[in-house]
Amino acid sequence: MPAQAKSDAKEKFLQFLEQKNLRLTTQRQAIIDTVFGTEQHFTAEELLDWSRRRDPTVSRATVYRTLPLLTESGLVHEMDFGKDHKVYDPNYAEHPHHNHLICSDCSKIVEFESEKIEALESEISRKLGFSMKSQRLQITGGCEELKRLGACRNKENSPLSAP
Amino acid sequence: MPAQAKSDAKEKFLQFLEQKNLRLTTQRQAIIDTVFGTEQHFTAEELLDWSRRRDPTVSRATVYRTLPLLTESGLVHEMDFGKDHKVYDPNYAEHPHHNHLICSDCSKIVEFESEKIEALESEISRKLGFSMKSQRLQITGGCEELKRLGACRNKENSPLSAP
DNA sequence: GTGGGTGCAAAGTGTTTGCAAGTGT
DNA sequence: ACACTTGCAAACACTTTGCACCCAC
Repeated sequence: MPAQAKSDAKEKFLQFLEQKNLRLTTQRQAIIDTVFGTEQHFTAEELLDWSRRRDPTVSRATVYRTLPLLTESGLVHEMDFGKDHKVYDPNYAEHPHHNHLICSDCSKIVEFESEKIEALESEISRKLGFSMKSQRLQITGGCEELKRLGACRNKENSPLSAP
Repeated sequence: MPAQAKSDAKEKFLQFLEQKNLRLTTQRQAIIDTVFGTEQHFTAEELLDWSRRRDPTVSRATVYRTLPLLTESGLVHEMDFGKDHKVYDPNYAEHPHHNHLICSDCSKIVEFESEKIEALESEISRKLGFSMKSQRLQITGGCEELKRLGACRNKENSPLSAP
């Protein structure tokens, strides 16, 4: 749990804001502190909930207006698992090439990196005439708990443990 | 262009319908003929357009009600490229493990398969306690045309060439 | 002081669904 | 005939946006 890396990320985002002449409002403070204070993946709605605990005046609109800034800065990664909502990943700055394993039962997400896979991806891209810019790899499967118990406990995957 | 495989897929889908006691209406005919008559990826809206050329009575609701049947049958693959709409891939039956290369400029999609990558995916899943069920790999990059000309011609990627 | 920022609620967008009428088997 | 199907339009879920007021710099 590299707390240092997290505060670095926050620092970088503050610089990003400054460089774009954007202001650090109290609402953005709350949102930023929330984002860079967790390692969990989150949805827009969850970010709203959590941010409101720090500052109840944060509105849904502001969350939705801040999210693009976060992704644009390159510090947060937007993901789409085919569900109805997007999921955001605050660990992007530290591991910009990571992939995801998702449990088909409880939606648990595990991150991993693989240089071997990345090398193959790059090679294949080249062969097909593409210059690779980015990649997304998601593997769906049964997690260890599902195999062992036949079902996952926190099936409804509600990240109530707010940061 | 394995026309044989395509009509096989259509045949399989008809069996799928029968086995589930679902009827072959004229609207479904038009939709099915469209889906199994192209190798292009398509959106729900495009499928509606194309199907209506075969049978103008096809409604949006019917397309949206048929799409889940197609994916459930395993013959069509639903994909989510993070855009606002889902994309459907009718080549799934023939190449169930294929991945996608997408041009960041013109959205051109190229399919590819790699046993090596798949083996690595399976190995990593196992190491992390998962039993792999499925995977999605999307690589984004610049296509050959973009590199050569600096821009892609059919940038707006409108598949007007209806099947 | 002023230009960016905010909350609210209305508008958008892609997809789903209730209902009454229609149709394949 | 009887279920399954359909078209229509209203409903949905998530996200975006217009507007008038507000506040960080």
